Amino acid sequence: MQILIEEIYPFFKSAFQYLDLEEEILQNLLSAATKEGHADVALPCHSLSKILKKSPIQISLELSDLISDELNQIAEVSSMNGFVNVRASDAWLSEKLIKITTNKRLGISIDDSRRFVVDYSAPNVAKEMHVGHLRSTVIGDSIVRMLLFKGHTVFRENHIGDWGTPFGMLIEHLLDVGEHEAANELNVGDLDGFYKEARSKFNLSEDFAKRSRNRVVLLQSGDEETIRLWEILVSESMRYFNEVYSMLNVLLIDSDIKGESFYHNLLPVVIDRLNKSKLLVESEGADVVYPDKKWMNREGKIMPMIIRKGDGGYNYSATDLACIIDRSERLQCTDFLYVVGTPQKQHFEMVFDIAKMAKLIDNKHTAVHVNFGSVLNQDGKILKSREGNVIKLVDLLLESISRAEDTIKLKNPNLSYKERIKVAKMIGIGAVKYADLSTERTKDYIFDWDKMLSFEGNTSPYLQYAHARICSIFAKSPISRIEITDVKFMITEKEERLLARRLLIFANVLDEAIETYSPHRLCNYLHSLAASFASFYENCPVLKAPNADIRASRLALCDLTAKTLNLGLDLLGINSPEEM
RNA sequence: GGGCGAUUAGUGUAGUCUGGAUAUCAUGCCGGCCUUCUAAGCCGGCGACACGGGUUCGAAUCCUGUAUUGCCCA
Repeated sequence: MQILIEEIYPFFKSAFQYLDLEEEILQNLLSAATKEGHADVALPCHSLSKILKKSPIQISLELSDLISDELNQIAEVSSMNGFVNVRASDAWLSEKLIKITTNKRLGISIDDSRRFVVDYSAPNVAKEMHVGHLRSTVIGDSIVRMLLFKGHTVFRENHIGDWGTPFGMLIEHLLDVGEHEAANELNVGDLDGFYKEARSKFNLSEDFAKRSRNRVVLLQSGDEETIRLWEILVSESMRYFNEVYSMLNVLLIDSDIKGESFYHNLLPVVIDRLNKSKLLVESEGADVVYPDKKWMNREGKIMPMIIRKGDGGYNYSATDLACIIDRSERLQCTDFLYVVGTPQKQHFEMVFDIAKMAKLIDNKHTAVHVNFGSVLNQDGKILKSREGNVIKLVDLLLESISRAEDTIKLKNPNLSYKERIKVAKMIGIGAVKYADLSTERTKDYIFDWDKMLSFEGNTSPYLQYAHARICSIFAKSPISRIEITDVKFMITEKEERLLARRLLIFANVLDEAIETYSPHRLCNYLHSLAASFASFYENCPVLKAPNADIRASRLALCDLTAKTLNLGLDLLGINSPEEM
C-alpha cells in the first residue's frame, strides 16, 4: 500500500537513524506486506541481523517499540517472525477514503506529459480481420486510454497494410469483377473471399499474374487511374473495419489511419539518412545495414537488415524506419509503442537498433515493442486462417453478443427488449475484450469459446454485475449518488476493511499497469475489487444498515466502488451497464 | 546451426524485473447459504512452483545445467 508507505516512511527513517542504519536499506526493505492478511506494510529485519549483531526477532521488536507510539493515529505496529508489521487504522482508512471520494480522478495523479505514438490494430486492406487483430486492437486501445487519462498526448496510428505487391492482383481482380460489384463484396465483409479469388487467379493464370505485376508498377509510379482503383479497395475495406471498430467500441477513427502508403514518399529519405550515417552497405545486390547487435542466420553468417532489395523494392524495415522519422520529427513524439505480436521481436530489435545508430532517435526517445503472444487453437497450435478455417472477428463478436442476450433473458426476464439488446452488446463485447486483456500479454492465448463467453469467474460480466448491483441499490435508496458528499466513513466490519483497502490502492495499481503497458494488472485489480465488494454486499446490509450513519457510510463505499469499477472498465474500453 | 521465450493444483492464471512470513485468483470437485439491497452471487473444504546443482539467514523469483516445448533467422 504505497500511500501508507509514504506516510509512515519518516517515522521509520528516524528510527533507522537512531539505530545508526543507512536510509538506503530502509528504502529497499519497507514494502507492501506479501500477505494481505498479515499487515498492509512490512519490514523484514533478517538482513539487519548482521549489521546490528542481533536476532531479527529482537530487531523487529525494538523497531516496533520505537515507532509504535508515533504511528498511533495512523496504524497499528507489531512484530512477528522478524518482521515489523504495520496495519492501517480504521480512522486512517476513513480519512484517505474521503480524499479520493471527493476527487474527480479518484486520487489518480496526472503525469508529466509526454508525447506518445501508439501503433496498433493494423489490419490488411482486402483481408479479413481475425483474432490476431483483436489482440493488437484491444490491448493497444486500452493502453491509449490509460495514457490519455494520465495526461499524456497520444497519437493513435493504425498502420494498415495498404501497399505492396498483392495490390497488383487485387486491383486486377477488382477490374475483372467490376468496380460496383467488387465494392459490394468488400462492403458486406467478404474480404477473404475477394482476396482468395484474386490469389487463386494469380496462381492459376499466367496472363493474370502478368497483368498483376504490371499493375504493381503502375501503382508504384502513381498512375492516376490505378490510384483511383486502389482507393476503392482501401475505402471499402476501411468502411468494413470501421464497423468492427464501432462494434468493439475502440477509439480508432479514420484520421488514425497511417497505412504503409502514407510513408511511401519517405522511403528515399530513409535511404538518404542511412547513407549519410554511412550505415548502408551493398550485399548481394541489396542495400542493407548491419545492426550493432549481431544476429546469425542459418549459415552462421552475420545477418544484416535488408532495407532495399536487389530489385529496388523496399522491405518492411524501410517503412518502419520511415515511421520513426515521421513520428520523431513531424509529430515530435518521444515515446513509440508498437502493439505487435511477439514473433516480430527480432525485427523490432533490429529496427530500433538501426534507428539509434542512424540517430533517428536518441536518449530522449523510447521505442518499445509492446509484444503479445499468439492466439492458439485447442491443440496449442497457432490459429491460422487456413482454407475454410477462418474465424472472422465479426462473427465472433456477434456470437458473443447473442450468447450474452440469451443469458440476460434467462437471468433477468424483466429487462425490456430495448435494454436487453443494449446491455447484451456491452456484456458480449466486454467479455471478449476482457478475456484478451486479463492475461499477461506476452503469453500465448488459447482461443476458447466457452471460456471467453462464460459469465463465471474472472470475467467482465462479473465486474459489470458488481457495478449493476450497486446501481440497483441506489435505485432503491432515498439518498442519491450525487448527494454523497462529506460523508464520514465508518469502517468497522472486516468486509468493509478489505473493500476500503482495495479502493485505496487503485491509483497505485493503475500506475503499475501503465508503466509496464500491462492492462492485465488493471483487470486483476478490478476483479479483486469486485470480489471484495461482493463479499461486503452479502455481509453488510446497506439500505437496511443498523443506523443512518452506517448507512451513509456504506452508501459512500458503494458509490466509490461503482466509480472505480466504472473508470477501470472504461480504461479497458469496456462499458458498465447500470442494470443487467 | 544461431538467437529469443516459456514450464506454477485436473484446467486456466497472478507473482519472477526489485529474493522475505502459510504461493494469488478463477474454474473444477465436495459441503453449506435465497420470506432480507440483482444467487451472473456469498461462505467453508480439496488441490500446484518441470527436474538437478549453486548463491543467500531466506529462492517460484537470482546464477547454472538438464528435460520438454513455442517462436524468429534475405
